[in-house]
Amino acid sequence: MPRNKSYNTNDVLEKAMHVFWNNGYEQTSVRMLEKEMGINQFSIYSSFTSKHNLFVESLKKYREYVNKNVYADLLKPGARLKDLELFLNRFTEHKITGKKYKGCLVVNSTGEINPADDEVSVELNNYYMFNREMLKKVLSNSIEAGDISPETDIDKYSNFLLGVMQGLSVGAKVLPETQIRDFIKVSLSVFK
Amino acid sequence: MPRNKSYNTNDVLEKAMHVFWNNGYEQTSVRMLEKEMGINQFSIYSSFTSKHNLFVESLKKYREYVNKNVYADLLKPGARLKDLELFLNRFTEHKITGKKYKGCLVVNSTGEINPADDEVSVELNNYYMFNREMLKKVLSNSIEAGDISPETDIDKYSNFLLGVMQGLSVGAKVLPETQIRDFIKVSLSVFK
DNA sequence: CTGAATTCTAAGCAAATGCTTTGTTATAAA
DNA sequence: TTTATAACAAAGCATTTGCTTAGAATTCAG
Repeated sequence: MPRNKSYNTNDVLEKAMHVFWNNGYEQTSVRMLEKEMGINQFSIYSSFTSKHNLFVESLKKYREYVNKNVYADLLKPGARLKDLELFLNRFTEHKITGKKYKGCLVVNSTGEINPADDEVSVELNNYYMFNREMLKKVLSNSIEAGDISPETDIDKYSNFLLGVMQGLSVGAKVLPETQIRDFIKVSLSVFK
Repeated sequence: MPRNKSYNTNDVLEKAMHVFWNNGYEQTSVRMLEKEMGINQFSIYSSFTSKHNLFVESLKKYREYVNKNVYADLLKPGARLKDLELFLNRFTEHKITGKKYKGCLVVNSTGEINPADDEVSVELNNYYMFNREMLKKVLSNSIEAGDISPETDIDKYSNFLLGVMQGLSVGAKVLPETQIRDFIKVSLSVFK
């Protein structure tokens, strides 16, 4: 008998994610969310309980979003080192297009959020673990394809690459293109 | 004829810096600053104009602070690669002592602050530039000492190391010790 | 001691914050 | 058509925000 929702929960969640991505958690007010999600505060709270919970859900959504729109090539079944190189170099793309790189929502949040916030911390960790698994797959594919030595310690080097990606997420926001390119070049040279 | 200040501007600024470091910019309220700095809002505003300006001053103070308390060994005249290794491994210290690593104020702020905030952005850049110069010095010292090849491209490798430090500042907040150690090990292996 | 200068305390300001309540409107099973 | 149900819009809530003002307290040259 109830009235129907006039919005799709998944759609408005994705919109919320973008607001958090653009402004950070604290800088994002419920009024801003209201505006961008296109629904009013009552609906936000009845669907997502609290601003904090909406943020946690946004982090989950972010993982889904980047897997589809950013990591797609790297998640393809046979992705190898050359795909990783292409991917890393995309961290410099905005320098050419002139757009400002807003960084990775998860890395930004790692900087902003109180480490005692367990709900958020878990989600940040999930994201990094997922990235690490992706990198491990790329490395094992690269071994299989003969790109790198079969003796390569996949665990060790995936941890290295995860660190490189975290560094890039910070660096790409503030450093000039040449410095980022150097960072990528030297990082990948460990496989030669 | 005027009344004397009952506080030292430099002292209270350092206290403010720690509040920002512990809580981030947005999470820090003027009431918290009032409490920790030990002076009231009137004095804060008459000495530092605004919360935003106090933050910018805190970033400058932070550079001074870490040079003295964190980078000291790396800034010593003859600092070499082995000093850098010791320094990087300190990113894992808190994992042993059990304390939570609160990260680097500048890296945290790079994640939190709106990139359009020019005053802050300039200060973040100053910090990274200074770090880069420090790393260049370490590399040239290492060449001189015969630790690494005299053909080492100092610019290129200092950019790499800066990226590594940015990655560590993020990673050390959330990743387990082994992963951080792997990141450091592989990073330094580029010099072998 | 006097008095101009500058500090201090503490109260106060409008605006913004996260969240809730109220009353109306749409829905679809009975 | 009726009616229980849930979604809606909009106003309202207490609290907190960054910042200011008003008045008392302290200083030291004259």
